Amino acid sequence: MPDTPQLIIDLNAVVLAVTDDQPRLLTVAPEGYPGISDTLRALPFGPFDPRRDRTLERCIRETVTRQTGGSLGYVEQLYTFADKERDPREQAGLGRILSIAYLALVRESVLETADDASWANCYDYFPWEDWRRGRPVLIDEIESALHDWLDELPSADRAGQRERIDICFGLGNVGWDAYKVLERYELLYEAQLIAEYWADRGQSPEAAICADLGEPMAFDHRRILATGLGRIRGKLRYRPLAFELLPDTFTLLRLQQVVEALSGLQMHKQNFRRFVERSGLVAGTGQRETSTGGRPAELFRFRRAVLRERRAPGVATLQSPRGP
Amino acid sequence: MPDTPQLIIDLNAVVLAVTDDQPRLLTVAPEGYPGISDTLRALPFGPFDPRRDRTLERCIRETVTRQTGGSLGYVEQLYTFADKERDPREQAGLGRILSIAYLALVRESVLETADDASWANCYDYFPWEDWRRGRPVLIDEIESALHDWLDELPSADRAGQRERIDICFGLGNVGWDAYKVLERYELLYEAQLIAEYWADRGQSPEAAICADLGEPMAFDHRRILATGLGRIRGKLRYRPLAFELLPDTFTLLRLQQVVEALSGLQMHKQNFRRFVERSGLVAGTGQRETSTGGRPAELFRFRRAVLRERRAPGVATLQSPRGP
DNA sequence: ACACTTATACTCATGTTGAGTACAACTGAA
DNA sequence: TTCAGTTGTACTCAACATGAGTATAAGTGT
Repeated sequence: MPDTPQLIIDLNAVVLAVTDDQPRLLTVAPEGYPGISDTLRALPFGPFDPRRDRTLERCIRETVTRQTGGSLGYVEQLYTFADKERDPREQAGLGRILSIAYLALVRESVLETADDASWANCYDYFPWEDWRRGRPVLIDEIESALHDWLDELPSADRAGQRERIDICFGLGNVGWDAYKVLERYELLYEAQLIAEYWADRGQSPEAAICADLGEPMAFDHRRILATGLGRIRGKLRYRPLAFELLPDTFTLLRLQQVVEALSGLQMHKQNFRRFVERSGLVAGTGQRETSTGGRPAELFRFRRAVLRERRAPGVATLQSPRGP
Repeated sequence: MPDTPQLIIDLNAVVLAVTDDQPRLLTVAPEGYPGISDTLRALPFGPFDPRRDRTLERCIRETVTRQTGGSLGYVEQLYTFADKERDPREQAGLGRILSIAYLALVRESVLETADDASWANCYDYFPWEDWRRGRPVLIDEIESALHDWLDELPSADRAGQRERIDICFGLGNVGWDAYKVLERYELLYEAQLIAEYWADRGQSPEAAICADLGEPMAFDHRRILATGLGRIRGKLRYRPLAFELLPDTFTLLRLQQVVEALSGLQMHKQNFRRFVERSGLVAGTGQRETSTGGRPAELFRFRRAVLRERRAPGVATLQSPRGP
């Protein structure tokens, strides 16, 4: 008689799109898991079967297609999570669960979904991450809640954790760093301000404390989403990934909206145009988009043939001249 | 009677250090694997046991300590490899192998090893990656070998693959991009120029073709090393990881040598100093190192308290001013 | 014709980067 | 002890990138 499986390999994906000016996340309803409220949404997920699936990437593509009806464009591996008791399903006796997460980008033109799948706004899960209309007031509430937490700590830890708070949320003389999404989520989780913290312990959240810190997700999927959002924000700095989210031709405003939606930052329109045009990543088509509400905008196309990617500035560019 | 295991979770680590001005890799001798020549070196590796190991990171730390006697400093997850028939051990009937690779950095002061472990020069495995003394002549040989391969391809593929060659190796009007280590290895592998290509197929390499394209490693560990070297080169651009490889105090030349060793690029000494000093990452100690062979150099210390990390330049910095 | 909207071009101060010159402070050999 | 050689450190300068604007173009609807 076979054992119950000791180890389950679970694949899931942070599937992102941008519609209008909002970042969208593909979610499904996790059905039939004990202890998981059925109002929660989850990332598309499914098992990896070593006998059936030749590669992880093909498995995640098929899993998402099966669960949501849509198919993925750009796909990259995100992270492998395996900490014990990380996934609430482990407590339900399902054995150890190792989750391999992927990040996927989908063009806005392919947004049909099936069954229980639906598109949510990313910032429903991380309301403090959207700085496009300036610093969210929510940050002030977070700061004060975190300082309350600080006061409960042993005084030896306080200075370090205080600095961590400042770095994560851009307080004091520290600037906001958009890509620290995971660090912020983990800090809020440790500070017991995230609903999942209480759910993971089988308790109901202290409503007074978790003011409005985003919708919870099933399992540890909000943590995985934070990893994914951080990753795309980081990569956007040096790789032209925004084009994976746009149709064949687009105006520069659409391109800017995609970058803004994902980075959560507002950009200077004229300088964005200068940056994009000088990068050589786009070529004008001569056609115009007339439904802008003002002067018609030129339609551009992504130039896949760009050989010289922008060399990332920074320490790597401090080269010596060649020669003996 | 239990099945033979269907799936093995295998952890391994790219463990890097820098001694003098050379990047070093921790390697072990893989013993008792059928079909693996015992002259080949491997990355430190070992199984992940879901019943025993609470986290992946702890498992890899213990595995490396057990195999090599040394202990790791900075550790980050690199990638999870699971393609079918990727690992030659699968053909030996060991079942499906899923490998989770880590990247680790070790200070030069902790370089003792035990048993069969030893430190190798990274560039023994990738001789074309070291551009510190200018463009390696080997690149010309690689170019011509790749063009021979190109001529064998169906003509429909040639233009695309030719462009890929140019981008990977910085030919034509394309610049050398240090961090594309994996892309270069995979191109050489596909072009049948890498010894592992032949070993994976049970054949002996065509000696005439694989001129001197680095030492082979056991399993697919050279591919994993390529992933790791690419990762550290990429991260060095925007994170102060070099300090993880240095003792408490160091001269700016030592710091520069660490960055150069890993990036494979030579840097301009005066500008490197300016960059580092302005970044605020280091503080002078007032002490001097006298054994430099010339003027004594000041010893610096890494300032862990740097709040404001350098904001990575690029598209993410094109922000709008705040306000309505 | 007009106010309003969005697109696009251009300017300007400031900062960053590549490349170099100049000089300082040690060593060892003549 | 002088001097060539070596390495460390300070400073300069042109070219380019970036943040923040102003100005103008070309549509919309009333």
